[in-house]
Amino acid sequence: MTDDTVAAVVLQWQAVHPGVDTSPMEIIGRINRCALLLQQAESAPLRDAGLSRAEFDLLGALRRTGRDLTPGELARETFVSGAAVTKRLRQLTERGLVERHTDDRDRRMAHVRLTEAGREVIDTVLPAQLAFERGVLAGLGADRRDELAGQLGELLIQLEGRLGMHRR
Amino acid sequence: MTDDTVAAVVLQWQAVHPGVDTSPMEIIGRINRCALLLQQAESAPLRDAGLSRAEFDLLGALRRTGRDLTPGELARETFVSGAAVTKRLRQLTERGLVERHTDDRDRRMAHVRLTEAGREVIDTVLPAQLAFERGVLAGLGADRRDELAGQLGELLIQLEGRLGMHRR
DNA sequence: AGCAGGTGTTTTACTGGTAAAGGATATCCC
DNA sequence: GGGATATCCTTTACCAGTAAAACACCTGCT
Repeated sequence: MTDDTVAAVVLQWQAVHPGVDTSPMEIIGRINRCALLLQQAESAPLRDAGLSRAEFDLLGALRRTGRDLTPGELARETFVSGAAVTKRLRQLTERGLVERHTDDRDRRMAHVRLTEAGREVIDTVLPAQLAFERGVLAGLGADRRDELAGQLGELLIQLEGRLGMHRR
Repeated sequence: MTDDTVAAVVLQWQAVHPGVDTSPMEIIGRINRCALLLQQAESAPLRDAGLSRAEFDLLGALRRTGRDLTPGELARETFVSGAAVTKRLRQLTERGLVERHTDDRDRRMAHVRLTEAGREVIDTVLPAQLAFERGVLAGLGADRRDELAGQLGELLIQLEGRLGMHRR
């Protein structure tokens, strides 16, 4: 039974501050560490498509909602600031993966739409990305994965209720 | 039983690409989302101390190992690039929380040490941060938390074995 | 000794995010 | 109608990270 890095860190803290309740680290520390590792690794099939994770998320949001989205909606959908969406859109429009149309009822708004090329890209990359992720998770048994997914769902409901409100 | 945002995204994908195995998202998507929410929220007790999460991690690494560390060791310990450590150290030394001594055997190396003030800061902030995190996790029962911690540990062992190697 | 090559740290150039200010347009209400 | 106000998006200024080059120093070989 090898230990993960977070367990080692917890042991160090216990040696320095015996009796302190370090249990939150065992969840939050591990989540942060997992996210970091995944973020660094996850790029494999995306790199082939020349997409950053951020661009992938944006294209994915357009594809899965199945309709045009405004920059503001994209920001909310991908949990990022509007300014970041503006930057991403510039690159993606330059590459011809999305196009913008200004609303003629309300000319402040833009509608962002996948081009044919953009739709092809996301429809190719998504399955490849999922296959890659399946490989990363293959070390866990199927039942383990289901349990973990369920518990992360519960945690996420808590966090979104508790911390997500002021994100409008 | 309300749904978390990742469940909603999965449903959207199922509507667009029925039959695609989206199960990796239910783990990886949730981990990324949790990490993002925590990262945005976690700052509460740190902000009071005027510390960023990154600075907190660095001070924590020094405190929990109980000895001086070189910049390179700090980089490995906190999982960031050496360049990032250099920047963080500049700020922390300016604020008098750490001090540097060059090794007199090998004058390339520096040894970074917590000052008295630095040790006080981390010893004050760590319990506050843990208390804050306990509050964030309070919505889950104690048994739920233990299960989740255990399963994240298993996942992390997988990921570190699978993705962590090329991190030396 | 002296040079080739390796290691530890910092610097440089760049990327991609944010917050806050700014510009354009719509809406409300007198 | 027309000014106050709100909304949507973009721009600006900045911050923190990275990769790769640069720098400084050590070590081993001849």
